[in-house]
Amino acid sequence: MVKRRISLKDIANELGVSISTVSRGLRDHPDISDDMIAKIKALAGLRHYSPNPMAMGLLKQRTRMIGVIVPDLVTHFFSSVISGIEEVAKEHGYFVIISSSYESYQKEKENIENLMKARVEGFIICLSQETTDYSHFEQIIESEIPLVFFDRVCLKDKVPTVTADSFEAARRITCHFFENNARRIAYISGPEQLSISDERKSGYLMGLLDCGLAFRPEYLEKCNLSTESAALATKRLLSLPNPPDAIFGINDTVVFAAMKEIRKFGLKVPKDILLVGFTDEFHATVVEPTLTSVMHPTNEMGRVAAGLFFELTENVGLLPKSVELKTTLVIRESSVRIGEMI
Amino acid sequence: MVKRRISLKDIANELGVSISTVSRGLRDHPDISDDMIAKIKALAGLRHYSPNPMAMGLLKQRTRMIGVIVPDLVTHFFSSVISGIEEVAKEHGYFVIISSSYESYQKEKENIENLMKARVEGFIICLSQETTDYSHFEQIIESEIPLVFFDRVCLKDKVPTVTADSFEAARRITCHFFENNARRIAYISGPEQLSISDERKSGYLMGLLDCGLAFRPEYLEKCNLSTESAALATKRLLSLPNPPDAIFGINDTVVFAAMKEIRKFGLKVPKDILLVGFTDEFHATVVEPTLTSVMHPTNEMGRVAAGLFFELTENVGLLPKSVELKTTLVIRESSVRIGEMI
DNA sequence: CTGAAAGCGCTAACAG
DNA sequence: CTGTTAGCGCTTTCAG
Repeated sequence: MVKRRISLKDIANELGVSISTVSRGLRDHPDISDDMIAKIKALAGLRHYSPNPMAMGLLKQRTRMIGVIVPDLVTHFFSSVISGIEEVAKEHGYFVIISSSYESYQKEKENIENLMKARVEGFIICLSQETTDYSHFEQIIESEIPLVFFDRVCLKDKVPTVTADSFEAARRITCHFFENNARRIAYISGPEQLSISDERKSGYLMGLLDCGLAFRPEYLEKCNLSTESAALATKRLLSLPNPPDAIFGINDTVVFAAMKEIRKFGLKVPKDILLVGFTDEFHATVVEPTLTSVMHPTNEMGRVAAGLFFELTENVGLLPKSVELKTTLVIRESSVRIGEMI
Repeated sequence: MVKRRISLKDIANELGVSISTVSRGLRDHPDISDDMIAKIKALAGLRHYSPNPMAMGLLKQRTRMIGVIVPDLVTHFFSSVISGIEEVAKEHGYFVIISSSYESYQKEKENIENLMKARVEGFIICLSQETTDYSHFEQIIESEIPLVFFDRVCLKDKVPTVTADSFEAARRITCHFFENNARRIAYISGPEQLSISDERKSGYLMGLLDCGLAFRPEYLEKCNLSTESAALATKRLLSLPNPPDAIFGINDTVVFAAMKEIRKFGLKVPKDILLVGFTDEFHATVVEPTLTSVMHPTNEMGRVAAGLFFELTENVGLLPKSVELKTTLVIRESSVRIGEMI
């Protein structure tokens, strides 16, 4: 068992003064004499006193804990956002409790309940791909508990959000394809309830428009973000009578899966098909050919989310603020056609 | 601000009974009459009562929190281990607080201090690559706070550990190379203070011995686990007068970096050089050629670590137990030489 | 069967 | 300048 840690009482007894004197002394209360303060601090240091956070929490009704819920932990994107959140949380003396929804609505709901029971002071959440019902979020809001969404968002009129400029990024990709002489541009999207799915689709459509290309519904594929489902989507695209000559996906994982599938079809990137990813994982530079991808400021996204969170805790009833972060299209081998053609 | 949650007192007042009656009723105390219990539970459910963990914590001196410290968050290996830890923790009604040491000894020490102040009930830790001084761990042990190490370990006589069978895996890789007609086998290791570095090196040496190959010091390279440092190590290997015809690295990240470097040298894997990774990330199947790698039971490693942790909390002063998990060599394209040669 | 009181560690009035 | 008291939410004797 854990040894009982040193308490104010221990110090007070040893010094022959009262608990409140020690409490005050430790916090430089003006009422306490300088040498008393010195004596108290010396002993506290010696005994490695540190205040019991549960006693403080009980008193102040604050846990200094933020609940973070992400669809999964093992994706670079999410771990990197979490790093950003933790950095800012630490600066504010907060701890972060991370839960994974495993892309499940049910788990997301359970996680929220558990974290509420643990009395986290608020939430930073990225929606699971299954989530279409928002009542569990409404409940957080009604309880007046701070809540911030990042990347995949909803209820934007009530909840501050941090997102990437998905629309613009998708538009840019589409145009980039066009400039590299692709004319049959396909997009593998995610579940339609996801905000990012939708925005990237709109950007794709806008890009087609900008380039004077017609939208062909058969080039708009969908998957559930799993490797298998992405592979199937790719297979459907490649099996079309007139298959695409350029594909981009809602994220890098999807595109890596597409890459494998393209290879299985005996096609070459970028010779036969151009390919662009989304979220720019480290591995984009490792695959052959290296993958053009939309670089997300992931750490920044976490930092901003945490920033919004603390704004919320400090200013009750603040109007929800939406921050959109700029992304960069990092052009590598997979999307550049050398020997031109039309 | 967060609304005050419902407390026992609220329920007691509303029911016109005392707090202790409610407390007992909620826990089916035999002294309380059945209809009182029913009434109490009904109201508690209606009001969404849940006990205040800080009050409980203060009373019982338990936080139900485990501090987990990993060298970084964004590596698939660590996120996956963490997932395993969280699963088991949740089963026991515990939360996990994750901190990253960013491979820094200083940060590791600070994290421990902060988590001790937060009164975590114990620690599950993977050492930073810088750590050579173990006094901060000794302090945990002296405070009689449960501690478990995983993957990179130390103080094995005092602390339970979970590791992979690094020695055997490295030996197997070396032999696998030999069977594929490699004779100049190189190993890119990590910092020597890391237990895994050392064990993999020993396995490598044993493998050479098994295959009747002489150890050549110039084929034993070292890096600090960063991409840059791994690239440099590879460059040194490839620049040798008699460069290796097979390389394996302490982890996949290192090997991915090596792969890029090999490509820069205009060499082909596996034609010119065989390559094998360690820890089998998802991306091993995405790179071209696909990467042979040692598959670690990462989730399992987390689960076992958490299991050991709870054994420790439940049995004071248990003898430290070491669990070694089996790995599997997953053979893919990067290590198989088709057209044989000698 | 139920209530009152003490105490976990701490702060903040309120008294001296 | 310092001590006493009450109370944060809960469990646990000890008394009825």
